[in-house]
Amino acid sequence: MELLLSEIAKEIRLTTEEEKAVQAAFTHRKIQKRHLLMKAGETFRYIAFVEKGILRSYLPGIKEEEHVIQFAPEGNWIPDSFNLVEDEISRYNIDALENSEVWLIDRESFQELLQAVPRLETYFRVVMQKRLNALHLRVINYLMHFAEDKYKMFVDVYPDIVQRAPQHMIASYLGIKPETLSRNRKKIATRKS
Amino acid sequence: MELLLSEIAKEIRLTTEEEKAVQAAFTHRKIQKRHLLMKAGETFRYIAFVEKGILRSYLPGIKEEEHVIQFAPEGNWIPDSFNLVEDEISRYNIDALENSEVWLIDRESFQELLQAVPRLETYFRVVMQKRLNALHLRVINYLMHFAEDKYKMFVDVYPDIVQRAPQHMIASYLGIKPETLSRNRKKIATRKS
DNA sequence: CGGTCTCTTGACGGAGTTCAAAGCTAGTGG
DNA sequence: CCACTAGCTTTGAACTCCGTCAAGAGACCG
Repeated sequence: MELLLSEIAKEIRLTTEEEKAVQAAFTHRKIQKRHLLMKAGETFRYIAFVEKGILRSYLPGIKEEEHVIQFAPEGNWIPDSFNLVEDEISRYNIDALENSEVWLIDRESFQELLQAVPRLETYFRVVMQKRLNALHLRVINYLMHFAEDKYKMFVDVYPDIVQRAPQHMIASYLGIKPETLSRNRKKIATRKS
Repeated sequence: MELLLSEIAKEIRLTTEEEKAVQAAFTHRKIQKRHLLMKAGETFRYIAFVEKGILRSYLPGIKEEEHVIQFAPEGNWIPDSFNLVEDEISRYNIDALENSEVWLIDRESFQELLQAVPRLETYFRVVMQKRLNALHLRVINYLMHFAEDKYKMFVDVYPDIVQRAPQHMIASYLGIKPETLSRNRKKIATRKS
């Protein structure tokens, strides 16, 4: 819980009472590497704060072609759409890339918590603002013409994820094929020496 | 102001007092077709609610290649990153595709308004949540392989914008060339008959 | 009716995809 | 502790859609 509370503390100051309310609203969960936290089509909907490890959301895709939507290392929320209202059912799968720990909250608890601690609205608004910026960055990334540039920008912005996620997932995230990414990485490497 | 207030009313109920505070925080502005509301590099930063018409934000781009980031018809906020905090200077240009009217608010007024009417946090959180969903949809669009599919998805989601924005801007938004869009539209049309 | 902006059409070249197979690497179980 | 397997990455060759360059046809506005 430490990480979540410290993240909140960056935006707003909570009383110990309020901190307790926050703690009570979430449930802890460990997820083993490669295991699912959430499955597309499920009706039970919640959002997760990643306390340890790294998760990822993706669209299952028809003919076995997954589309990676988000990587969420420690300190991030997933799914970052915070979509607890619009759809009853999840559109994404969410699984863990490493053994991870998360704090879960479902829709009802989320609404109740916001009622109990209204100043959390500010925290969530700021979090969403940051995510909107991150997504804008991603859109700009897609508007780049060459796959090589897309990858280089990704490395710049998320050097940590490059280390922790397999290449074919990064390729999927960037909208290119694993083979193409492999070839471009080679090009970049040979050019440097 | 009617549209803005009715949009807010969808999420939270304001007293007439509070409505007055909202009205006082915004300034009205008309923008002629093709005129700029905001210029990349400017230091004065605000967000706009589109009351009438349609605006668009875009990255000027080095060699005269604009990248369209957002279309904002009536009822929408622009820029949708709500980026009043992170950067002091704007990264985008914003102009009008039709003669339009907007409500402007700058950073200070925005913070003050949220202090004065804290329940607006809820409204903005919900608005951002919706934008996050919309951006996710856009990301999925980029992950599609064929330009034709990207365009078809765009038409499905934003049939109104297809009518109101010139084709080369839609092409830019989709990350494809105007020529390619033109050819694909032709393909789609001939296939239907 | 001229000028500018926008859309269309053609030909060529190239980056990325597809299909296929071989090399690696890490995790499992004997 | 090694052997084996499954998943991941690399490499090659053929193909294709998109981008580029260029020119012409519309459409809109003063």
